[in-house]
Amino acid sequence: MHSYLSLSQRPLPYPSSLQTEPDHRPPPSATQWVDLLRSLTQSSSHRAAISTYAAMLAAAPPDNFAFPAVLKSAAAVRDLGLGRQVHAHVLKFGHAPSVAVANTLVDMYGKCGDAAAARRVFDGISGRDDVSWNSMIATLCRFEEWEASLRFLRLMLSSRDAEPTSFTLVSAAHACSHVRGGSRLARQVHAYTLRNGVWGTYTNNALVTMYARLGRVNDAKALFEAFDDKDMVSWNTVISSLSQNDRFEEALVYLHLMIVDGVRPDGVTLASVLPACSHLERVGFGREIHCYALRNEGLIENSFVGTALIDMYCNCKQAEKGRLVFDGVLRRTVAAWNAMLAGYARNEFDDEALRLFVEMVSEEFCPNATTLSSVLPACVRCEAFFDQEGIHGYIVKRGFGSDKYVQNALMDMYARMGRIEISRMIFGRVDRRDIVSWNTMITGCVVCGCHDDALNLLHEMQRCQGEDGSEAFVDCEEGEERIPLKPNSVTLMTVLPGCASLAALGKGKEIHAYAVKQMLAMDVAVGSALVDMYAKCGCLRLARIVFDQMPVRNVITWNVLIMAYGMHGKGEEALELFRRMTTEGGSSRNVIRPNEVTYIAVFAACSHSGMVDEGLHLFHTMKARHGIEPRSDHYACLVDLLGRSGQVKEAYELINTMPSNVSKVDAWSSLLGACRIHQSVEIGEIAAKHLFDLEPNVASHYVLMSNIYSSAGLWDQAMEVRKKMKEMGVRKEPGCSWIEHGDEVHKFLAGDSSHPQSKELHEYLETLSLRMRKEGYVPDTSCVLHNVDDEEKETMLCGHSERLAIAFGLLNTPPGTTIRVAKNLRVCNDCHVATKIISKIVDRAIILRDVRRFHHFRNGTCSCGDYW
DNA sequence: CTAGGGTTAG
Repeated sequence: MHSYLSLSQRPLPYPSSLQTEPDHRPPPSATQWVDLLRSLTQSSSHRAAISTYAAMLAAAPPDNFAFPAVLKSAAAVRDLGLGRQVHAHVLKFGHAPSVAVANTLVDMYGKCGDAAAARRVFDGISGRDDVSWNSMIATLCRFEEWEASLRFLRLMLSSRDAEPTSFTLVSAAHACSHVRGGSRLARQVHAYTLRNGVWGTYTNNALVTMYARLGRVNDAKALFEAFDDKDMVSWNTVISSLSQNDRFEEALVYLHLMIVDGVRPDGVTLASVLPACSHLERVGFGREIHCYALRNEGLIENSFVGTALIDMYCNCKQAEKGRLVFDGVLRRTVAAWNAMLAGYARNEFDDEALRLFVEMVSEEFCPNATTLSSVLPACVRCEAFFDQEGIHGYIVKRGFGSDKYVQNALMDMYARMGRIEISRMIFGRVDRRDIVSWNTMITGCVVCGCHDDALNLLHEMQRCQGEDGSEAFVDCEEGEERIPLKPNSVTLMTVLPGCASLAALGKGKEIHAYAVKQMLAMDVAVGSALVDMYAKCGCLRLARIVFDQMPVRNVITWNVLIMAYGMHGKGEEALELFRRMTTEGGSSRNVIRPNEVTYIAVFAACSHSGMVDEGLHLFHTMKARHGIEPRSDHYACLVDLLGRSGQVKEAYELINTMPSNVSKVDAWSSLLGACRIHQSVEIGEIAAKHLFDLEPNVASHYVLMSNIYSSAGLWDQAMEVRKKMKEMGVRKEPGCSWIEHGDEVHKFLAGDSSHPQSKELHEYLETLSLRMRKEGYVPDTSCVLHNVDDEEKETMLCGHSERLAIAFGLLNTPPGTTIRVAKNLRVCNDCHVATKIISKIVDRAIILRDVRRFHHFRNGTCSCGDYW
């Protein structure tokens, strides 16, 4: 008795598939039975083959010729029960031990998901041949046991049972693209095929895929090009290699070459090339592929094609089209559901996403890690859904807690909830952090306003280059193993807003240099972020230089620059850019259509420069010219524009004309700010009344109203508002200013004395104060809330965070250096006057950025000309 | 009797 024929299970019940009615035509002889069976298996009529086997079983005992065929069919339909039955028959009826039968058993068990059984049968084979080894090695690959598969490959070589064949090489190529040190093994495998002439389309295609998986796209391409017998699979291989390595343009080029070569794309081709259309947002091209799929037999029924189409439409902002495809998909797979869910979530159709998720679960589709990481962002944004920790529990319970995608989604979720500590904890547990793990964590910090943490992470990320598994597979030169993890364009786009926010010009310049060196500066998104960073660090000139040098610009790029000019008080220039954008669109000669944000930028620019008429004109024409319906933030800008220019009453009237479906909160808030500037107590009271009602928890409303009262000398009312604020348990955000010095950003809170130089700073401000008075400075104490004596008020003003930051800059930089300070709130009137005088006394340019705009102080004047 | 190419996510 040969051990491979032993079956470790007790006799199994007859599987249902063997109970089918036998064919009634009389099949006379045993050989005819076998012929019929084999022909059915060969023509992929597996169900029929299985019925035939059942019928045959009733007529005569099966033999070694019948087993391979029925086992192949069992494997094809993944029927493990049937496979085990046949194994039992092999034991019962098999005459002489046949290696071929055993090999087929190994293969069947592998395909039916019982790796242990496959291994048991393999171990029992005496006189193993090449097919035995190949089947076992392929089985291990199927179970993603890459190391084990390579171990068996070595065993095969040393056993001298058989020489590796092209089959062996295919598995070897597969395995070595998934292990550490794969590049070296890959070269060995490649060399082996050349040396031993183990060649053919199968091997070659496998090698192309192997190189692509290792990120060595150029090697993959070269191998493809050098191969003479390209068939459809070869073309599909190279196209998917490019697509999967983010070389989308090239993937489209190769599709074209394939067609020129006379090879007709099949479902696999489409499924490989559609992601390229999706990422490049080439919806026109994607639609052509959709038509091709509809016109050609069988393509649209392919679930891979359907899924890729759903994704393509959704990624091109056409979620409704995606839904139409989804609804037409005949056999919905989990991937199709996921694509639709992710598509909704990406377009922020959160309700639809959640509804679809519920539908998916109720139709008994089992959500996987992809599903959950797609739904999570929708849950976070969706107000109806607030039990986020509950979701986390659900995820852990279902065993998806260690999936990288899920972990990223969770990190993002907690960051958006303000629970950055939890994001950090999850980040700490991520197994092999890749670039996206890092990017997600960095984004989380930026979302939470922890900008310095984001920059620190950027450093940390580069420090752990080459460490353990935190390496990325990238295309590298011959002889190189792998290039370590390094920031990509997403990292830069994430971290640049952090620099912008911190006004960390030095760090921003460093990142700019890195971007240029890594060829990432050409990227529209990176370029736009650089323009924004320079503008927000006060360097409008550099922002403009970067803008002018960008090869491609989009709406966002233009919006950023218009916003930049507006913030720097250059309204005329901003409007000129707006005109240029809509008429010539820069170097591409394509006119760029303004969007909602463009108009926000334009109105803000008008507001900071007092260009009321221009702003009003653009407001009244935006619908007709560009089809943009004014939103609540547009109204808020307009109210700000009118109010700031002193037309408080007109601003109030504008609010009254707003359509009822547009939220008025922001508009009231703008109006209240205008009342603060122009001391309109009555209208201020109206605005405040609405705001206290609509947003009782926002501190700035109370503070503004209180300040309006105190500057009008209405101390009692001011105290009243303050009391009300206290009762509501609302706390004012503390004033905070910061300044970059060397590698650090120094922060100062109002009245704060925790800075190491605090004592020096206060002393310096005092001596400065004496000189300021000689220049005619009179403290304006109206913005000080407390009803205290004047001397104390003045001390409090000196404790304003921007003064501390400016003093720090003056004390720590050489004469003549420009001081750049940023602040989280608006600059108060007194600080504005004071800074002007300081700039004159110390003869320094001081650039002060507040929440809204820049103030360039020089020689006793401000760029805003007191219009602020 | 064993083999190559595909969809979804951050």
